[in-house]
Amino acid sequence: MSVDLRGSHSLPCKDEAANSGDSSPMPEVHGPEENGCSQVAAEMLQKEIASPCPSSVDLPRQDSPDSSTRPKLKLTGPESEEDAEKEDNKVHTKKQKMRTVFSQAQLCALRERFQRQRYLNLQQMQELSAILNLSYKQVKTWFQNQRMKCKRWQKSQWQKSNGVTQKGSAFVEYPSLHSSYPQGCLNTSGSPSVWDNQTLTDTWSYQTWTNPTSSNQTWTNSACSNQALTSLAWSNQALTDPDWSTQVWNTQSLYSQAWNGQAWNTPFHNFGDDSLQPYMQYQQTFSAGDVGASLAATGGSHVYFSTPPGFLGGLYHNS
DNA sequence: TAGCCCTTCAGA
DNA sequence: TCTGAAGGGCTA
Repeated sequence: MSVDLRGSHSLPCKDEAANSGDSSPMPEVHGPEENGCSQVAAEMLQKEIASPCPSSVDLPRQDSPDSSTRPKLKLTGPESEEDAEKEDNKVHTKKQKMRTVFSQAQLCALRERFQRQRYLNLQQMQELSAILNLSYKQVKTWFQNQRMKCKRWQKSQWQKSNGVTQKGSAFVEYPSLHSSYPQGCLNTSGSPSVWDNQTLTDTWSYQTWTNPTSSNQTWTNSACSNQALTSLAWSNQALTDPDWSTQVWNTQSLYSQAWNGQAWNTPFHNFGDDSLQPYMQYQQTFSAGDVGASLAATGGSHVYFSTPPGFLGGLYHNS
């Protein structure tokens, strides 16, 4: 069975930082093995530390305490002393913002963590920031922005559905992942109501889902994407179980079904109520070596794939 | 002090 | 033009 991995991008940057040894003391449950995203991200981070990515090296380091040393950042300020003088002359002008561009690996780790935990305590944020080579404030800001993003998305969803179908259900707890919110606005129920179509054919299957912006948009969130893998799970399930798409889903069945019978032999996390969200994605383009290395790095015994139905969609190949 | 919310604006 | 990191006011 081949997979159309159009959702996957090439590895964003092998050099880029990542997470997540996640030694969080929080109640959210971590399996002995982190999800693939984290594992790979962890490896990427290790690689980065060992040998920084050229693309990163070329970038100016950010002096701001808020900045990571890793995130790509363009300083908009003066690049030379002359420029500096010119800038001094404009001292009264508005202070320019420096906008950090987080690496894909950092984003991956952040998103993965966000999916499990929308709120981190101080220690967790510090740990995460240390792991990702970001500042505490950056991590905090990112989580806040992320929460707001999810909230806006939920709001838009409610409005679109006239506030009828979703408001009272767990479904809205986290909006489904979609193109604009690829980082953890999850649909915790996986309710089939979100599916527009589950047309499955012998060869190609196309999953669409209610997406506020583009229902057919292929999952594109690079580093973390495992849409194809997830799709395969759905595909197999849907093909063998005609009732699959109509049954009432709860979170447990969601995960079970999603991974039912897959060769990955993946245990399911017993997510706490606060983190019903599944672990996220896996980067398809990682090589076996990457995976193995990341497993070794994290002490994992097997790779974690877990993304629920209703969570991603995409084009995949069943043959 | 953290979170929410709105806003700004850099960068893609 | 759009996204999203970050600034800042407000509240608890």
